[in-house]
Amino acid sequence: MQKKRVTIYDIAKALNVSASYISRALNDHASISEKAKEKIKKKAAELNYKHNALAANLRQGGSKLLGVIVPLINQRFFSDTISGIEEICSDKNYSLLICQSHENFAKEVHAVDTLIKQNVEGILISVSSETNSSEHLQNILTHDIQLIQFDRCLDELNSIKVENNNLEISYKVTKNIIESGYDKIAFLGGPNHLSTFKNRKDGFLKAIKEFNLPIPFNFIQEDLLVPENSYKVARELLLLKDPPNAFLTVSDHQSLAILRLANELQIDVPNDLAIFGFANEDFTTITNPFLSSVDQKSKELGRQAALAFFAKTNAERVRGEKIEPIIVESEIMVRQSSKKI
Amino acid sequence: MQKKRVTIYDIAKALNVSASYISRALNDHASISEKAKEKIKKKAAELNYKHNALAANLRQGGSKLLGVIVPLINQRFFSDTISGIEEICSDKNYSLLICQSHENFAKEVHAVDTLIKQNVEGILISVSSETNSSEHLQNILTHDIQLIQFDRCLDELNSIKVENNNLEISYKVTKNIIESGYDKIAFLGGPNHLSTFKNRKDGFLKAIKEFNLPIPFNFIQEDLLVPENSYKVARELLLLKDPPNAFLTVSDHQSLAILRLANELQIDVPNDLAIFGFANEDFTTITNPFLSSVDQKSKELGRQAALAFFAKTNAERVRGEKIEPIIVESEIMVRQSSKKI
DNA sequence: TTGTACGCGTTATCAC
DNA sequence: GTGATAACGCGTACAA
Repeated sequence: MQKKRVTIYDIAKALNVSASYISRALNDHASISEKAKEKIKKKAAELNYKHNALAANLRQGGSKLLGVIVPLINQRFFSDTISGIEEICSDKNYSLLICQSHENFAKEVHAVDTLIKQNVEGILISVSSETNSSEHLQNILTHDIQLIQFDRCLDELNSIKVENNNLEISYKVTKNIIESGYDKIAFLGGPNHLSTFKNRKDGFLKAIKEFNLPIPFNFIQEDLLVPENSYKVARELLLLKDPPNAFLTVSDHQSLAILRLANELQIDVPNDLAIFGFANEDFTTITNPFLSSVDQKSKELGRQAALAFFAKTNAERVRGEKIEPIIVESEIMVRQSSKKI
Repeated sequence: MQKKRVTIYDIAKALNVSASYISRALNDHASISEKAKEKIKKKAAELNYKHNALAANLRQGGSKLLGVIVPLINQRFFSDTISGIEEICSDKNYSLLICQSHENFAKEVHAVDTLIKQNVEGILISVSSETNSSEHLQNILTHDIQLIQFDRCLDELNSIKVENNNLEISYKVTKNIIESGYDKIAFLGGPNHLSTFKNRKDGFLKAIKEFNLPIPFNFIQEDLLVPENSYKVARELLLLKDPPNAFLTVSDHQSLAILRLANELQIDVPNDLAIFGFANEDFTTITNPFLSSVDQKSKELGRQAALAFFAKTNAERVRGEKIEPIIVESEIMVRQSSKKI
């Protein structure tokens, strides 16, 4: 006794009109009188009719679906970007298909595939730390699906990108650390093939150079997004004869690991060691001391990514020109962990 | 010059066979030789063909889509349940349509509507704190869509439910608090129309009764999920002549607010005030002191909810019997905030 | 093993 | 205003 889905035909039959008439009425076509519309809508509600998006989308080509791929949904930074994306999409009556790559390239490729099959109209992605090839993203464009990269972007791919002013803010942060009285700054970066992290490193180097600080080469490390790895490397550095007195990380999760390490080693943060990170995660104001960080305006980042989709300004791509990235200005949040008392 | 989507017809034409043949080959039908399958799959890849889930789903009735509605995606507890759900679904090749209610009833109703229109096969929901009516959920069943409630459930609705052993664990926690030397325990609950919170309150009351503790009626408060409200109420209580020396909350977010309050009022946690919560959020081991909590096994909760969908044991519903809830055992995590030093 | 014909539910188009 | 019909892309009886 399977209940069948109620269709416009059922309404049509009940009202003794044609199905196409119902369709138009339900879609508020101009050619139909208000009175008829009302009557039909009432009947539809009465029969508990629900629009079948599948059929409509098949017919119309579009799916009103957007795909989002992020490394981890439970990092506050990413869930905030998703909130921003959702805000715009629910305005436009688009739904979100959300996937996690779990920082794993294979899963990311699979997610892209799934989303293409689900007929999404656009894919908004912040790539995994492992992602060093853009073939799968290229594939998105091949299928005529909008591609918008945000936060973590592959430089080589000419797509719409929404990023922070990473180089500039990293430069400013480093300058701030130096001016706060720290002179031996170690940089714990991310995978350098992602422009996000490369830019943060370059900003750091720019400031170091400007202030003529002699930083040993092993103070500059890459690919340490996983907190445990940051912990290990930081530990080695802190046990050196001449250890760093400041850490600039590219994520608060690294900063947190270092704070834990400092506690274990009984190092006084901030007086003997400064810590500064990125993302402005919630926990930065729960730790003791509070962690200095860069507010990346994550929600706005998401909003801009979604808006970029709806703007559909990919005219550049068609013409083969380089698409200029959309920049979301970030903000320095100097807290206790980088200010000597 | 819009590129058209490649369909099985294009492959068929290229290979001089019929479209249905292609369809079967791509779906690994037994009636087709391995050799032919291989050839067709190769050609499909070559033409960059992607299966159109929209069309297939329309044809087959199902959508291979599951809808998930949670209050807030960026609360670790919920993102963990989603991770669990996703784990099972990606096994079964189902995709997830994720919506947030933002603890708002109207948004929740809208989300349900969207998901039905998107033709999801099942909806997994943890209702908003405002949700006090089940009409919209009833509507899901009317449309013959599986409904699985998890964590926050509406009792009145006879649907599959996946919950913690809330009453029992709350009883145990309260007992633990009492046996740790606290005798004036205040309970800061959630909306009582949700069985989750009602059970936690009942567990609390059971222990109080058993130990014969004289708890003033205003020590028992409800509907305080919003941390700011917990803060306000807790403040009033702590400023009483005879204030509580312990708080049992129903979420770590409330606990955190109270810890902040205690710091402001310079109350010694845990020696003069115990705090105990639910959810085992990450930050419970970042705060100082660490916060005692109940590990709800959030990921397992999600896994069980998804498995319940695939088990399709709703035979009970059809027969009108009461569906027994699936229970996920939670675990007490006694930390610094409820142990006197 | 392969092809034909049809239907899933909707909407666009044309005709009246 | 209103109705008939085709088409979106796929899967599946049924036939061959």
